[in-house]
Amino acid sequence: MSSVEATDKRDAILKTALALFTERGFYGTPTAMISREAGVATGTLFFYFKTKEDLIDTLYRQIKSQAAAALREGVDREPTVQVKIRKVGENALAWATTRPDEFRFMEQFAHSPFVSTTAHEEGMSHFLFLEELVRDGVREGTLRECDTGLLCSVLASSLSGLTARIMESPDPGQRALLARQGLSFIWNGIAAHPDGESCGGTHKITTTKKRSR
Amino acid sequence: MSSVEATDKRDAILKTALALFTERGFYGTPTAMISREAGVATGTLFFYFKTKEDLIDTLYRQIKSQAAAALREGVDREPTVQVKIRKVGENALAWATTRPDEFRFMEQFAHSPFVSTTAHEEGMSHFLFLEELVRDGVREGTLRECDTGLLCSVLASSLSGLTARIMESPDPGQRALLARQGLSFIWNGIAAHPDGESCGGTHKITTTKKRSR
DNA sequence: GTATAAATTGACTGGTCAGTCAATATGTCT
DNA sequence: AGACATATTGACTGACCAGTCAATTTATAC
Repeated sequence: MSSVEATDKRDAILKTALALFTERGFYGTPTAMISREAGVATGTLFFYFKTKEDLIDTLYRQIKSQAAAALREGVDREPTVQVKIRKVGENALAWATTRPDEFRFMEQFAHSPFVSTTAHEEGMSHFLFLEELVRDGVREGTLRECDTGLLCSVLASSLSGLTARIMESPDPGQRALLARQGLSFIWNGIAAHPDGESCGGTHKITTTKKRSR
Repeated sequence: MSSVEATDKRDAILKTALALFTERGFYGTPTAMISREAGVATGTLFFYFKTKEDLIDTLYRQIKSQAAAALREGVDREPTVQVKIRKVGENALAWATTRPDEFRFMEQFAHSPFVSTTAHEEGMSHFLFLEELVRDGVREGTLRECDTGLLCSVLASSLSGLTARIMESPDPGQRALLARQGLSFIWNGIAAHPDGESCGGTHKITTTKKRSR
């Protein structure tokens, strides 16, 4: 009853499902195929997961929370916002390159209607620390004064684009170079610039601090 | 014989499929539902599209090419690389906010295994002009010296993240503000910076920014 | 008009697959 | 040992759905 980690069958199912889903999509992967490939009976899958959707949701939640933990790793120890953020970036890259299946899974299903809304929301909640970090940066003037949500969105999407690009190249040296360039892109984008300006001509930042919704 | 626009039934099917797919996913949308909703018989759908996958592919191709055309709109007329790129950004934002369904469709299925590889590749080909634009920018020194593919990837993903964030806010004023800030983020990321550095090399950001206050 | 092709219909089918269930196994406590 | 809970099995089923097809309508040609 102690329960922790129960059966490894459950884990086998999750692991197999992850591989098959990324490769063939939810639709293209019958539950029977998952159980067969995982070396268990059909019934076993439905013993651990009430429905197929339950399996998908569980997988999504698990990966999302693991990813968040990975991004956060060691960040608190860093001294400044700038270094913290760079650390997050490096963590993200490391996570994605180490666990390509998980990364592709997220990439594919981040906007999928297969995944329940609640799972999506819960997934987001793990990344709140990032939002806070950004808010700190803006407050202390390291980051450019602008909508926090915007910074986060763009930060996240740039990171994922960067990662995707990096994974195209097999050579580790090349990868390191791209990583450096990409992170520098991102930093230049979010960092406060002394001369103000930027691209948008006038650029009035009279931030109406309206928190919508 | 003039032919243009053949049947509007075909268009109705495509339009309905678009709406249903974005809302319920490929899996969750039976062909029967599409045809019913579009006001045609099941057979008609399969008259115009050999299979369901064919329908999906066609839709994907169509939207992707429309999007590319929209992004390109008026760019050639602009004088400098900087303005051209800003124009592309504005076009992208305008396209996405005008056609939310199409945007969400792309967002959802850009990495989907449902879409055939050839369709994915063909889709990419429409965006070659962007790559060229970036290459020009790098050559003439406006953009930072680094891997073109990287610049493109990150440019594209930032834009899509920015767009997603913008669409969350209903207020046009707020949207405009976010757009300005977001585009400025991107420009700062890709632009060459006078103080050299850019991205390669050592990259010590020893900006000991003592916060004065 | 008649002939021929293109478009449209919807009842039907064959296969697939999520999920069930009764049987069986494995463990655990007394 | 028996009693009880928890796992595990895989044959089975009922629903669903992509795709067919013979029949019918509409357009075009001669």
